[in-house]
Amino acid sequence: MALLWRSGEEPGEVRPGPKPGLSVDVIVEAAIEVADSEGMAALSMRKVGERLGRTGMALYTYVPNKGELVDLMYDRVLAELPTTYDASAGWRPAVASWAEHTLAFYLRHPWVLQVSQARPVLGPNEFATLESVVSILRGTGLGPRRTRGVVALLFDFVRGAARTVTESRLAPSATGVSDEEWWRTRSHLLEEVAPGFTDQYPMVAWVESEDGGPGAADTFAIGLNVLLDGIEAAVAKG
Amino acid sequence: MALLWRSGEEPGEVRPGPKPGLSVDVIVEAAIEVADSEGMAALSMRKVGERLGRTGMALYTYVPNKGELVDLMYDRVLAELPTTYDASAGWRPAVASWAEHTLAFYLRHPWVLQVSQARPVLGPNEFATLESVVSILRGTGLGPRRTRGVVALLFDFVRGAARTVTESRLAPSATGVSDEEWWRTRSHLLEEVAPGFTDQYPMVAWVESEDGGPGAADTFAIGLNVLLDGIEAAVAKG
DNA sequence: CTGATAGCCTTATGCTGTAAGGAATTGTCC
DNA sequence: GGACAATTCCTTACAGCATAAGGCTATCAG
Repeated sequence: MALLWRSGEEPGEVRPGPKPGLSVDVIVEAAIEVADSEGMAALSMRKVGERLGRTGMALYTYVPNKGELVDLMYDRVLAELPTTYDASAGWRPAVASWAEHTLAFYLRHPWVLQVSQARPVLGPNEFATLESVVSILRGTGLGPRRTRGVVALLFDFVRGAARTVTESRLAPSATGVSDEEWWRTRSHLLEEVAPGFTDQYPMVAWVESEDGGPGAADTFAIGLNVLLDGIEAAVAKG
Repeated sequence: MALLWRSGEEPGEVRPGPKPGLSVDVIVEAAIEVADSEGMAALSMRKVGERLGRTGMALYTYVPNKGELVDLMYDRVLAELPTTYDASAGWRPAVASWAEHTLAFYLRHPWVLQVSQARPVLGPNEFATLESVVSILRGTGLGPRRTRGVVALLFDFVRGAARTVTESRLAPSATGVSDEEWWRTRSHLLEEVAPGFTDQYPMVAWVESEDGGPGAADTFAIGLNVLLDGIEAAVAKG
C-alpha cells in the first residue's frame, strides 16, 4: 500500500547496481494498456513484461506481486475522473453529471469493475472520487448516515449499469454474432428450446414488449431519474 | 444452452456402453458445494471431479466445458428464490421483501455475483426470478420501459450491496486481521502513510464520522428506502 | 462372438503466478 | 585498481489451470 501513496519518492539515494531500466509507473501504464485492450482476463505478468521488452519476472523487482499491480492500475486510472462538479444549479444536475462521467469511465476501463470494491484499495484517487460525490451531496443537507447510504446506492447503480453494457458488448463478439442480431434471435432460440415460454413467463414477455429506443442508455436514464427522485424524497423527509 | 432447459430428458433410449456413474445433476451439485465453501476462484474441474471420486476429465463426458458448468450452477441455485411475493399490502413491502430475499441469496452464494449478468444465461430459473419482480412491479402501474429501468436499478442495488458485504467479509480473513480491527486500524494506517489525509479529504472524513450502528445492514436499509421512494415518485408522475 | 458406443482414464500442451538462484552491472571503500 | 555489496534482469522450475487426443474397458445390438 505504500506504493500507492509514494508517487515520487525522493530521487536522492545513489545506490550501487545497474540503473533501473523500468519504473513502477511505466509498468502500471503498460499493464493498463493490456487490460484496456484485451481485458482483465488476458492480463498476465509475462504479457506486461514483453510489452516492455522484458520477461515477466523482471517486474517483480518493482512490484511485489500481481495483486498490488492491479491495485496500482486501479488507483491510476481513477485519476481520469473529475474531482469537482458544478453544483451551482443544485445537487440534482451535479449528481447526474457525476453519474454520466463515472459510467463513461467504467466503459472506458471495464476491467476496473473486476477490482475488489469493498476492501477499498485505499489509494489517493479513490478517496478523491469519494470526496467528489460526497461534496455534491452535502448540498442536500442529509446527514452522514443517509449520505453513506446514498453514496453506496449511486455507486452500485452506476457500476451495475456499466457491467450490463460492457458484458452485453463482449458477449456477442465472443460468439461471433452482432449485438442486435443476438437480441433478435433470442426469442426464436428460446421458443425452440422452451416452447411456449411466453405463456410460462407472461411478465417477462410484457416487460420486453414495446421496445423503447436505444436500450441500455434509456434504461440508465430512467434508473438515474428514479434514483434522484428517491434522494429528493429522503431530503424532503429530513 | 440445451442443458439448461432439459432437466430430465426422457430416460428411454437404451444405449450401449457402460452405465453412467455420474450425471449432470450430481456434477452441478458438487460444483456448487465447492463454490459455496471455497469460492469461485477455487472452483476447478479437477476439484469437482475428485469430490465425486473421478478425475477432472471425467466431467467432460457430461458437460462440454467449465463455462457451461457455471451456467448450470447459476441457474440451479436460482431455484432457491421464491417465485411469488405477497403483494396484498401493496408493492412497497413486496419489493422490500424481494430485495431482502435476494440479498440473502447472494450472501449465501457469493460466487453467483461473478457470473455474467448481461448476457443472461437464459435458464428457466433466471426467467422465474425476473418474472417475480416484474410481477410485483405491475402493481405500480408503470409501463414496460419504466419497469425495465426500475428492475435494472433494483438488481444493481441488491447485487452491489451483496458485493460490498461479501468482499468486506473475505478481505480480512485473507489478511489475517479481523473485520473490526481492520476498520479500526484503517485511519491510523492512513495517517501514517498519508499524513494529514483528513485535511485533504474533509468530505470523506465527514461522511465517515458519526458511526451509525451495524454498518452494512444499515446502509442497505437506507438505500432501499431511497429507492422505494424513487419508484413512488415515478409512479406519481405517471 | 463381433462391432459399435459410451464412460473414464492417462498423457500432453500451453497457459498462469511466482519461488530460487545465477549472471551481469554499477556503486562505495580500501 | 581491486574487493565487496547491492541491484537489475535472466533462466529454470513448480504447481496449478482448462482441455485436446487417444486408449482401455464395460456394455449394448446384431
